[in-house]
Amino acid sequence: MSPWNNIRHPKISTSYSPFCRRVRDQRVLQRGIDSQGKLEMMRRIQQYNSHNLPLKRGAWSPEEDQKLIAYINRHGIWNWIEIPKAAGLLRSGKSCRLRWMNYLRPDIKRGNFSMEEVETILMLHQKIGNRRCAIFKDKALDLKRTEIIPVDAPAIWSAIAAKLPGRTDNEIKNFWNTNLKKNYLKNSINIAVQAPDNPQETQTSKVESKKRKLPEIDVPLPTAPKILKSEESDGSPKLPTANFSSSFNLVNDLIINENQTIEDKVGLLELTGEQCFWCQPFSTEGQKCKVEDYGDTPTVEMWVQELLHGDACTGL
DNA sequence: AATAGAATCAACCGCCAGGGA
DNA sequence: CTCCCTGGCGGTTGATTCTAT
Repeated sequence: MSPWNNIRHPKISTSYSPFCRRVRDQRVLQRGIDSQGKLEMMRRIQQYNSHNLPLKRGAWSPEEDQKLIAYINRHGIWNWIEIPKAAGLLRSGKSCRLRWMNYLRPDIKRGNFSMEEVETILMLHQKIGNRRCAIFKDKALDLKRTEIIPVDAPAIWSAIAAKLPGRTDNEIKNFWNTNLKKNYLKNSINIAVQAPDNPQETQTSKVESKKRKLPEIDVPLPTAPKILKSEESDGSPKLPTANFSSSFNLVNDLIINENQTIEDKVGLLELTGEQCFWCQPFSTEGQKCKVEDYGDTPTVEMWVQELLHGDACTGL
């Protein structure tokens, strides 16, 4: 059975947060339907198209890709809900949009992340952080999100992707979650429990990395999608490049020493004459945000404080 | 060679903002 | 002003692939 025939059934989640439940219940009441009816409506929207035909889910086949590419090349993007119908695809508009934006777009760059890209991701993530998300995860909170989150709060991954032409937010997010985050958190923990300037720290981290199969040098890199591999690659296996190896060592270096900000670190790199993110127009005035300024999970107090009094670290 | 566990990443989910009716 | 629809976001899932034993 080919992977794209593996049609999964959508989950109908009933575990909403208090805020979500309020909103949902309010809307359900407004529309005069009971919650079961609402869930059934959602289910049908997810599973069926306007002709009541079941929507296909899971991995895209090459044929589907070709249909979507051909249609968009010919007619452009005008309405994601209508495009799958017009293109003869049994997919939701959302699914088509996701496939196009993250995968089929002609300007998408594939392959290894360069040193500059890793720097950018690290720096912007430190700047923007997971503040938008961290506050959601505070289970003790039962506040309306819109009361806390400012309208112009940056969208983390898309903001980073905007600085990395050809990279998608999804790709960056996956890269962060699979490669950078682990090292970031690991080293944050090391920082908390070990004395600074411990000469063995770096070595210990590296040993542990290998033990736990964390990427150290020959980190597995995002590769071309399975479906397109045969068409796009030259057939040669992709090995981690020396370029990226040095990038990843840089990542570790950037993270490990808690006594320096990332800006300071990258500033040192500039001395080596390498073109880096900091050469690009980007205001870093007064933005010396250390990890410890917020900690790994910024608190509500910090966030509110920032909103009330402004914070140099928000400038994007 | 077989197996288990870890890693990867495309695709999905739930939700929200904004614009138009 | 309200409602509805669409696009877009971040977090999560799970099938597949890789690696170690």
